[in-house]
Amino acid sequence: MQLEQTLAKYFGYTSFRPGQKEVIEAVVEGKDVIALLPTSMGKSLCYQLPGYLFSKPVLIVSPLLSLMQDQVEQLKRLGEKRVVALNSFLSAEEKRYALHYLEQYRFIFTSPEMLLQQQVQEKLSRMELSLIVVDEAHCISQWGFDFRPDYLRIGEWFMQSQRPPVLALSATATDKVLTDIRSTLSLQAPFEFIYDVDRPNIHLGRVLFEDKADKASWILHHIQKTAGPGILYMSSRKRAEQYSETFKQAGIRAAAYHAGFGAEDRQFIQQQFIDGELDWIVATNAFGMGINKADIRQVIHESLPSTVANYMQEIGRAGRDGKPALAILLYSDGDEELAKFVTTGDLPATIHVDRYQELMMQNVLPSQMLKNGELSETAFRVLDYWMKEEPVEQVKIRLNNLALEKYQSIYEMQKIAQTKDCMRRLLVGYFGQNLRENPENCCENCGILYDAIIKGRTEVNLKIEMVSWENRLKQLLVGL
DNA sequence: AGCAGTCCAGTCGTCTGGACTGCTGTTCCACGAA
Repeated sequence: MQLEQTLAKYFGYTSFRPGQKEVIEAVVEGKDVIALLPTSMGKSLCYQLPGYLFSKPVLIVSPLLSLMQDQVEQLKRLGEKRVVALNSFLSAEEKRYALHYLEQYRFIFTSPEMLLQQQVQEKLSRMELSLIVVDEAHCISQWGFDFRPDYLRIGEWFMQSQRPPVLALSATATDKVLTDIRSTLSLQAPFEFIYDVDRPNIHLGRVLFEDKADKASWILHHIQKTAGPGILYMSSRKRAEQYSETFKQAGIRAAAYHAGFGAEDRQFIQQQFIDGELDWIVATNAFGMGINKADIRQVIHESLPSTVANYMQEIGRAGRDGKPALAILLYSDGDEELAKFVTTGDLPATIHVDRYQELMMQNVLPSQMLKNGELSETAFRVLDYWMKEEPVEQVKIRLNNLALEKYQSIYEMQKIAQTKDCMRRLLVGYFGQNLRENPENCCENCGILYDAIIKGRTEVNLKIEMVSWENRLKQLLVGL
């Protein structure tokens, strides 16, 4: 009964959600664990509760600064003071202080990059941890190989013999992602809790187009006609802004979101969307991780996602309240070309490998390439990582294979877009699972009535305006 | 790869079409310039 008591004492709940107890028990027993739970299932409790049973700190590796801040604030609201986010938001002085007293915190959040810094490593090697958590662990696979190589290097650190148990958390993972997680983190016979990936309340629509212009007019018509809140995913920042502008002119409460905006703007837009002041976010794949909005009714993909895993993550943001939601994939022949360009365009090329080698021979720092603008910061970081890991010829093969894997992933996504069979069955199959039954309005090929799932725009908007007016009035009265 | 926008020649149309150009995602951290 100890777990239930701790749950009630620190979190105020009387019972666990599906999966939480099994995962927590395994963590408490000291096993390595992989837990795949849908976001609404309370993943963070899986390390927060054990944090109160252990006497030593829990270290959480998190992919985004905003995610760390959210978790820290959430814990502080629950009354926890011994929590810190060790990241670049800290001044030099604050960082020195946090490092000095690190063993006194109960929860330590950090990024892979910060984790690998020498001073952080030195401190951690001198202290004991009760648990290491890798939050959003699919990032290892999604980002480690060609974007944030430090995600692969956290594995080197995990190989030390005297390490505490590791808990890898994610919402979804394909077989490949699971394999990458196991091997990168050197997990020892992990206990794996894998929840059904299928989300029967998300109905899978798809519309095929002959022509790009048809697609654009379909989108505008659809968004004018149906109710949000919704996310429209695009694969270009510029086009996201153009669409958002068109929507606004048509009287739709929309905003664009991509990594080109500053952190403050992004935070503001995200908050407006969560508060119901915006109906549509027109975004690149920058939008999504850590968004806690339960009532998203639609997720539309204007362009082809680059992997099935990404598609699943993105549509999974809809309908977290369990009510019907619609995911619509828009596809026209040739959409895969843009996806190919976007995913492989920034990979270092063979000439960069040779150039790196040449500079090394001349005793010139390879970072000279970056200063000369010969390749992007991302491409250089990836090249630099692999050149230090493997012989030159191997790096060339590696980079070539990375591009081929990207093409393969896009092809798999394309198959979902083009299939004449059940989209859900195919989708769930990529995650190594079998679909038990097809829900009503399952997918485009099984038959789907859009009107039965989403409401028209006007009926919902009137209601939202009433509610937001009531809220404003309440705020005013409370303010007095 | 492929689309959208711009430029310019041809020839005298306020236009047409071909050539050309630019653009195409995701994060963290640190350092240096202003």
